[in-house]
Amino acid sequence: MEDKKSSSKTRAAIMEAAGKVFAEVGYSKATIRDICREAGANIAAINYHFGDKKSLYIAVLKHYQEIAFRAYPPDLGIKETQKPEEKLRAYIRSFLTRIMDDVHPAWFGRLLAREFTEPTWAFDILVEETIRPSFQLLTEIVAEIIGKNSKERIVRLCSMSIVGQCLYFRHSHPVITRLYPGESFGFKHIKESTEHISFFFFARTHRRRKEQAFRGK
Amino acid sequence: MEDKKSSSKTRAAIMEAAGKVFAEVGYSKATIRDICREAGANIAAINYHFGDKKSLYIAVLKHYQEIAFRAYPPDLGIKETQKPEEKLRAYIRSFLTRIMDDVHPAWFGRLLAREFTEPTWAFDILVEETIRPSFQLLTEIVAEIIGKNSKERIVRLCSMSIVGQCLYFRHSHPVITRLYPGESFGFKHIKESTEHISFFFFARTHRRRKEQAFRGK
DNA sequence: AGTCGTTTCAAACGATTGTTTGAATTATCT
DNA sequence: AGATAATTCAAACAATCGTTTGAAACGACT
Repeated sequence: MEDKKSSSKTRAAIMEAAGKVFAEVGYSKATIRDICREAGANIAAINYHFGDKKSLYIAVLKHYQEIAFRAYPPDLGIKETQKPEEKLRAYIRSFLTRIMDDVHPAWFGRLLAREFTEPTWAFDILVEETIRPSFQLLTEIVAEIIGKNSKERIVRLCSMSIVGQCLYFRHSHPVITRLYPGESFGFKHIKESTEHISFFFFARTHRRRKEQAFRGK
Repeated sequence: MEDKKSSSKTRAAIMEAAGKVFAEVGYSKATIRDICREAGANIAAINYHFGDKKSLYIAVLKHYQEIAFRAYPPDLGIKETQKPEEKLRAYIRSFLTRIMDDVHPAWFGRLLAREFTEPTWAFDILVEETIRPSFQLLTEIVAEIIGKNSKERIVRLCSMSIVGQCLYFRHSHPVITRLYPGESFGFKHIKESTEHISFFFFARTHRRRKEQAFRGK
């Protein structure tokens, strides 16, 4: 009675407003009154169109999850014939873009980054439909680079290091702006961040050379 | 009338219970009723001893901040004469221990890690009294390693990479346990994590050799 | 126009939150 | 012991939360 498509105007408006508010303040601190005011809808509209707050959150999650991965697929620009190093670079760039983008498919990046460090009850959905395939691809690329017969645990450690760096480049804003006013590591610096994280992974010798080239640019 | 020492039994009990609850569920989701039940105190005791919930949170933050850094100082085991690589290793180990430890001075690590990725209004206190000096030390060590005349931005990128990895090794629990049931990267694996993050920073050549040694252990 | 199903709305509900109150209890000191 | 201050307690307060209600407004079709 509620969960059907019911492709009304307000339903779409609520989805958009909810995504924005959820991403801004998180699930528990987001109030349906805020969402409805943002959407220009009545408070009861959420119950009518989605059932309750939880179902709304799940609907938002699933919807933007699909959009975000259509816009920035994990294998963005990766050809099977490419060198593993290039694959990793593409993966990192795609991952960073997905979690940094605040406007395009909108806010899903912030939701994803938030669930990554502080999971809600809806985390299982994300794990199975988004995180697992994405992380699986990453471990395969990493294994290609450090050697196919490396211990699984080492592959996972390396993959976690990459994910950790990407996520922190998203979360570091509040820290960085306080520590170094004027500094910024955001959406505009994805290319720089991608190169940096790749350098970290490849080797110091590599890094030295390419960093020079990058600085000269 | 409230903020004084008033070193009563219940005040200490509330501090301990509050630290535990705040670390578990975060500031906003922590209720003073939970805290008081945990401490075996009356609900009004918080207002009496601390004023309000915010002041209690600040008191907890400042108190355990001091204890945690007394237990795990950022320059733990660092001698001025040591090689920069050893300094970095010691820094990482100290940082990881501080944010991983769940029992010793207790829960401050979780609070710190939580504020790092999702700051509250009390974040400024942590930045000035804890994060800034700690991050300053890290950038100095990094600068020593990659070259004193490196660009500041590159030094900061490298430092952020290290912090990001450390924090993610703390936050990854929910993801890892779902992706690979049975796997674990916790307090018991600080040595392994320290070595891993150091490897990431130093060089692949270095890493290859030492990882073999570590695996053989 | 008139009917039926869908959608919107103002209002209220019960639950939970942080905070306050004023009396009761305990501790401290002359 | 008695007076005074400090502390604890049960109870209630006002505000906010997610959710529900029942009637009003709307839209599509005969």
